[in-house]
Amino acid sequence: MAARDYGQYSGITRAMELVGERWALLIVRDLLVGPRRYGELAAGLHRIPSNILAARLKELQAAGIIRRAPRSRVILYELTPYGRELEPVVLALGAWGIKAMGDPRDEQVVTADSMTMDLRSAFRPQVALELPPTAYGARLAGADLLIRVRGSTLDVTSGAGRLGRLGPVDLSFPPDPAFPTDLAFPTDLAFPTDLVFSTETGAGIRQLITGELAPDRAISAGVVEVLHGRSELLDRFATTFHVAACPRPVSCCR
Amino acid sequence: MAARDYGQYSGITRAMELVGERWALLIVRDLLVGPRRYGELAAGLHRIPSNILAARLKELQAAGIIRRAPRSRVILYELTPYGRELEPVVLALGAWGIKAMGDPRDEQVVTADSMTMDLRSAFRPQVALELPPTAYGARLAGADLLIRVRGSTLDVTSGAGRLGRLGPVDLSFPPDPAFPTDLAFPTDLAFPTDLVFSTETGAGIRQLITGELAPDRAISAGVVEVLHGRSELLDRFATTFHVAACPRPVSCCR
DNA sequence: CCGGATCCGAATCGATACTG
DNA sequence: CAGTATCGATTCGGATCCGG
Repeated sequence: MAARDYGQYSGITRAMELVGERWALLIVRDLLVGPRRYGELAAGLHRIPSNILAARLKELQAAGIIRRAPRSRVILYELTPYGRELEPVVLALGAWGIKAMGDPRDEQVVTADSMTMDLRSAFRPQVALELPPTAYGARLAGADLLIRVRGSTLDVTSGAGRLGRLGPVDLSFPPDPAFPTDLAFPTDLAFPTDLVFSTETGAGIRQLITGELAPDRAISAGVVEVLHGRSELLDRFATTFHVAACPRPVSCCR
Repeated sequence: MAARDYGQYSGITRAMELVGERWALLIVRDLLVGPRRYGELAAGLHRIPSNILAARLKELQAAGIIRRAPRSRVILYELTPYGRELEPVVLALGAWGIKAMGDPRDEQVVTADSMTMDLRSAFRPQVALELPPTAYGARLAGADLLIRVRGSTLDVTSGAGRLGRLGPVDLSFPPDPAFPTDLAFPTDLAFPTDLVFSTETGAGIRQLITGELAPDRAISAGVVEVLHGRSELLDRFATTFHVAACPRPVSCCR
């Protein structure tokens, strides 16, 4: 009976024993975007101590949640099938937490992986199903994302800062169910995006998703800047990605 | 920047800051069953230190997740609307964790609240919708539950150990959407249950729910004992409450 | 450099005793 | 019954160090 067991025979208790420790679910979150190297995880979770990251990786491996990717030249960590089944947990946490994010503080950073999972949390497949396929480019507080919605499927890939030079609309998707995850952006190619927008602070994207700020007001207030494409498409974005705002803002917070 | 912040502006990160500390989500789990007193929470989470319970209750209040129930003679804690929105998180954790529960160890206890939430985690509304209304009485490792399924709705109430004397089938439900939660069992009344069964260790209910053990085999092996009603109804139970078994059992575990 | 391992002060947790 | 207070045991955070 290790001290960190809860002494209960219950599913939720067991889950907390396996992934309830500090940083564990954030590691899982980033690995839900794709396999990652030790250094990539450390960079994305920039405040994690190195020894804690090493310890968590070991524990998650022992629990059968992650593994070192086989036949890979470098050391890559990836989720096992059982680890991937944590996706509903992470998405539910994201959808709940978005409402309590408040405004970003100075020391808070935005990473491509965390923003990717936040978008997945807020994605509404049944709403997207009624809308035409759309590709967005988004520069969110420095993290560049290419967001493709078609039918009820969503694909988000990191733009790695190359979203500056963006070409015209040409909407040509790769063949159907095989959205390659995490594909590298072709550096010099024009991206077939319908809409490219940016938000300076990260608060803008939250306000869009929670409905705190209507798209047209966000644009006129300068919170969201449209770099390319018809700005009406921002309505479609806010409809596709949406969680109800927190009834009364969470008071907590230092 | 408190030490326990993660330094990221992200929904999942924010959720972990609010409910990621030890014991917090287990308190939320028990409060999802119904309002509870300090002592009831301490009893249900029997290994929680008293100072930690007090600290968590304060933090969860400050975060707007729980509150002291107003106009109640005794001190009751209950979830706020925002706290109740954690239900998908807790259910997803439960559905995932059930698969990794393994067999119970000696020091592990089963509580009515934890088992209630495990059953909610495994409940399949769309499956239940196709089945006739059914009331089960279950004695699971000492925790007695009255489980009522009608249409896509589930109601679980604690039997508080009084499930011993049980009457015949008479299936008369209270009027529709107002399943009173947590109602006291009438001590001397016969319960209108279609099936009453018991499992000695708690492993039995897990094996039923994950499909590790088919209902008829569970009965013939003595893992599940049918106390009342047609034993074929155990099939219906296992169909109504089901999570896929863990592909390969989690190796972890001391 | 990348992928960790080691060391140590600070914060948190666990067990128990105590109080209004 | 609903918490505080105290104190030793763990864990975490920050920094440095090491082997390939």
